[in-house]
Amino acid sequence: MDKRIQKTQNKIYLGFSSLLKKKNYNKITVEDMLKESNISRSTFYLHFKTKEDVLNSISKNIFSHVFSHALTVEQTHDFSHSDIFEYSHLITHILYHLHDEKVLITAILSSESKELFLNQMRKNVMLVVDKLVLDGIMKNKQIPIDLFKAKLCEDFIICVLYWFEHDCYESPEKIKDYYFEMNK
Amino acid sequence: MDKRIQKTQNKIYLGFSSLLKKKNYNKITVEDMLKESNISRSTFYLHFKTKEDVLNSISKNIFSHVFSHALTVEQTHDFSHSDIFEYSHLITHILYHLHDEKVLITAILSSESKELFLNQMRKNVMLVVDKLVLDGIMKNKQIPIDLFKAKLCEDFIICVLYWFEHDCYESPEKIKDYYFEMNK
DNA sequence: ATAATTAACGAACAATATGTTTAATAATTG
DNA sequence: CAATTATTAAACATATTGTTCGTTAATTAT
Repeated sequence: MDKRIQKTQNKIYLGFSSLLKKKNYNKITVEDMLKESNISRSTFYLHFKTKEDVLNSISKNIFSHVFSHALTVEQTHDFSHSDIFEYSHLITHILYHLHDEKVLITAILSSESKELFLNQMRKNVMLVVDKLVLDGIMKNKQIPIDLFKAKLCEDFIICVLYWFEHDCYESPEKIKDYYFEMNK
Repeated sequence: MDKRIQKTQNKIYLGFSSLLKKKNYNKITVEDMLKESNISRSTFYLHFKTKEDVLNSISKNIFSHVFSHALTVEQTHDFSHSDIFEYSHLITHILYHLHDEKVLITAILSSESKELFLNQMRKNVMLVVDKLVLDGIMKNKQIPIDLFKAKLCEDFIICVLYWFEHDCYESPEKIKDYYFEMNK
């Protein structure tokens, strides 16, 4: 792929990230992004349709890293995924990767753009939750399976939000413990 | 209070509600609202600052009804709030009230404006959750109290979302059961 | 009932933001 | 080196926002 494309998209990502730290998401305009990233208007629209498009792209990037790594490692270890300890490692692994992106994620979570980001997270976490339920690690209570999955997913989100709201003070292992504790 | 104010605000609320059913929240403009509600531009800005302001106002209205009723009834019954059955009634009561607003809430939940609405819900649900925890109805597990509260709150939201996504097919009592089942 | 008050109106306005189009320039690929 | 493709700046029409102002209409209070 043409180097220029990567370069421009990076400039836009970086510019947007630093804008998020100074300015409310809703107040950020395409205009702002152009200045911050030092690219021209026409170039921007060559790559993205809207501001939301940029954030979605950033979020997808983050999660594709986080989850692909996590799931790849699991794959290579060729785990059976049949006991809770393996999932425990998987969850911890994901948390470590999220922590690597602490600065960017913190900026996103402090903005109104939160939801767009969290929706991407939900999609990805749901992949893990599906496995958890399939493998019977988490016991389905007397509630519909979809509701149960949504709950398992949201519990994870809640843990992550709590973690980042407290500046990631606690260790990934501790947060993982909280997560499993919620469903004991 | 001047009748005209109530009348105008009602027109705006109603207009906004029916717009939500036809159009994406993000695509709705103040312009649209003026046409839909048959009020003039200057009048709108006399009452609200932004589109978000309108939705927030609507959400607050819904929840002030829902929760004030629910909490008032509890108050008059002079319950001690010390056992789970009373809370069970309280939760059911709230669900019934939410159901009364089914059409409007469904419209809001199907829009991107969801979060503004859910935030209002969180605030109000948190009042109940605080009591639940204080009274020791829900047992704090080995996790920080704030995290536990956030989880109790979100569990309720998840239940409501599930309920409305399924067109409120199940009874409020059933949803209430799901909620308590989640934390057994 | 009438006068005083206050809300709603509509039209016009500047200011800002969006998204597209151009022709010229610069970087990259093969 | 030639061909291709990305970036640029500037200009543009269009849409949206939020404010202002004089007029009209509804309401409240005397």
